[in-house]
Amino acid sequence: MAQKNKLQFIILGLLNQRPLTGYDLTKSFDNEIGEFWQAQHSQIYPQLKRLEEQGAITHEVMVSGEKLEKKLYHITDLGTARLRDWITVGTPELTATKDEFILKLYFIRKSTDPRLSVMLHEQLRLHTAKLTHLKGRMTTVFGDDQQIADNYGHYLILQHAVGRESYYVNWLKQTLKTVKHAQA
Amino acid sequence: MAQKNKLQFIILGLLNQRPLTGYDLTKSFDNEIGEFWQAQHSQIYPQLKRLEEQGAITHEVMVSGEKLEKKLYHITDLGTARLRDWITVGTPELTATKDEFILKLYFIRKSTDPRLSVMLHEQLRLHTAKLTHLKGRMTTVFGDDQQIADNYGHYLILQHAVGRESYYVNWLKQTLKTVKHAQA
DNA sequence: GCTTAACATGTAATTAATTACATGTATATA
DNA sequence: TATATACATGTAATTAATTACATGTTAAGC
Repeated sequence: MAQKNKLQFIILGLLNQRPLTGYDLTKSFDNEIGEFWQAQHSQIYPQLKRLEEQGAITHEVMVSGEKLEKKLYHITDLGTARLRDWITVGTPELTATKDEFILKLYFIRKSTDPRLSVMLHEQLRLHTAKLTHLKGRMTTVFGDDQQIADNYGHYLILQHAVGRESYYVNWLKQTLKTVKHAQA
Repeated sequence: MAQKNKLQFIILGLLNQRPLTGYDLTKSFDNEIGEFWQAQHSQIYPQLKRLEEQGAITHEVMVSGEKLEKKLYHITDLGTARLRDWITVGTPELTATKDEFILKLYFIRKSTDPRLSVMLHEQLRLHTAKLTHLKGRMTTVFGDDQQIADNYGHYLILQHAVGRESYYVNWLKQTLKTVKHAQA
């Protein structure tokens, strides 16, 4: 998708919290931010180079052990300004959700199609697992109130994600009932 | 995004209902399927060429008026088989929703951040409008029961989309209340 | 008869993103 | 001390998708 390069803002946002290496940034997509966005290191390293060329970040070289060099990136004033602008400017385009299962459903014409029940069951399994995972994240990450106070946005979107998955699971259950009735 | 080329299946799915031109296919993204997926004609025409090379579709040339040639595409047996396989094979990867607003929220640290209320209000306006639009689609497209019976999958996903937006709107309202309380 | 909007089909340039290729270091553990 | 895993950083090839470029026809309204 040729979209508006949101990765740059994620990098700026993460570096705004503390200096990180490219490797650290890559790892952060396995955890927190990874629940909401994905990126690989092959995308991150070139982006870091571009951001540094533009003056939004700088780096200092650290040496671990004998000779392993790592680059610790810092955000600059230009970078913090760009991050602030991105958050402030408004988000008037609703990102269309591209859900492959939903797309497949579009081409199912009859409520008696035997594949329908199979597909719904699979999605129910997947979304139930996802919901369990998200609830687990909620309790581990936001177990105490100080965490919520210090990362309020993160708390909100995790809570939003839990609600969204709950809705999805309930919809699947409800639809399965209706479908089974139609097929009986 | 280098993903699994879902456009080919949308084209096959639409051609499975009736023969269409590239222009017709492009237009269909302004309506029905457009609620759930997007594609431009610059993506559609090359894809049609590839599908024909692969033997999944064929075309016949129609002439409108004096000399305007249009290509009416038909699905082949290979195409219907490919479509059937895609629907049948299972959808084990949950597509991660990339919502820019959600992403921005991640970088809001404090519940007292004055931008929070502004951002939530904007999203409430957008998602309320979206919800109204979807409900309108529901009544116009699925006004009578025969439409539901003949396009059950489409009915399901539209109903799912209405529910999803309802949840989003409610979540925004609820969060706004909480945030205003925190900022007071 | 003129003009505009819709019909109709393509290609080119650019950007975003994934997968694969490529290399080397440090640390923990068996 | 060997070995596996995690740390660390890049590039190349490919695919997907958007935006822009490019051209011509038909039908409706004035």
